[in-house]
Amino acid sequence: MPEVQGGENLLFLTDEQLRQGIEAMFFAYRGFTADPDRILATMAYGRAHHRAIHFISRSPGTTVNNLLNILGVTKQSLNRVLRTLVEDGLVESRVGTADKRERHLKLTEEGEALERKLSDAQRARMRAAYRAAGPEAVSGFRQVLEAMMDPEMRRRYYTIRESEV
Amino acid sequence: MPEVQGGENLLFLTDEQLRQGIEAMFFAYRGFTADPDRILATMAYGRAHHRAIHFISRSPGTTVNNLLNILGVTKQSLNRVLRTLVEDGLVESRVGTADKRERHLKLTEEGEALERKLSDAQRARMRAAYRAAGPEAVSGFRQVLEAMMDPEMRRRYYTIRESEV
DNA sequence: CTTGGAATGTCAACAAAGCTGACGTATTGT
DNA sequence: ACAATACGTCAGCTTTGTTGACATTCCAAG
Repeated sequence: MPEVQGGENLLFLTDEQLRQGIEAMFFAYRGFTADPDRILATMAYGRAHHRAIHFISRSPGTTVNNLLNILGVTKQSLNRVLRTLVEDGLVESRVGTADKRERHLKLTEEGEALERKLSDAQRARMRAAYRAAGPEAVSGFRQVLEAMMDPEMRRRYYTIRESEV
Repeated sequence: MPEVQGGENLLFLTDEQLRQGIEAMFFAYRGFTADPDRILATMAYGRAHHRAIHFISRSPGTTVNNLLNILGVTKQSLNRVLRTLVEDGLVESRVGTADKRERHLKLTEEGEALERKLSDAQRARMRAAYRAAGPEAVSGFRQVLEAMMDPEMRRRYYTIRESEV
């Protein structure tokens, strides 16, 4: 664990340092979403569709409720997005077998194609940033991001990761 | 604590690693905005107001055009936000002396009070994350974020930083 | 077997915050 | 004199979020 005390640490957590971190998050998030946004703008979709597609791709067969918890929006808001995706044949909603109230969501071929297109763009930027910063920086990047999450979200984040092995 | 594999560059940039980075950004940004959002929800303001207040506080006397470039929105969108802030007495818009076409923006006492309230909350979270992750992680965090920005935004980011010394 | 609650979907209405396009007014610079 | 710049504003549209109300379907407990 990091030495919290030391001469350099007097400067370390100044408001100015924190403010720079805040602005870095703001500008970086803009870059982070810029490429998918450009692609989405050419069709009738937005960032909300991207998020839904991403997490369905990540956990095929996930339920609507699970998705709601991950995305943190209302079911009405998600439903509007999901409906268009289902109508457009990008997402398949299948009634659950064990619990028929649940709908299990997965991407169709077409949906996976779009997912690939979007995440290729986003991964390319992430890859470039990782390469430019180097492995150690990436480790730090991840540590700070994880520490910044709400506890519930951190739990979900780890849960998704574990289920992916 | 997740080992983000250090030496092995074969595993280092797998799509899975990148995907985890993408999701970390998503969840972390939610945490990043959560506290100010909660405060703003109690009044008639939103995230857009927060951003305007932040950057006006950061660069008192800045012009509308400058703010537009930083925020990356249309003047109509910014104007709507700015108008309410001026009407509510949080922001002062003063005609430029050198160039009378320009409006120079700064926070009033009341505006600064709100800015402090919002940024205190956001800084507290950032400080906690920084402390939990440690100085080296913070350095990496910043490096990756800077590498992720669009070049124009990176330039602005540095510009703001320099002007603040 | 009935009934309460959970999971899902849907309708309606609304708000925040972005966008385009068009237009007007000062002001500045050429 | 004239074009360009900075700003504001009106009007209308889109995306994505919100509440609230209500129906349906189904599981599970009494």
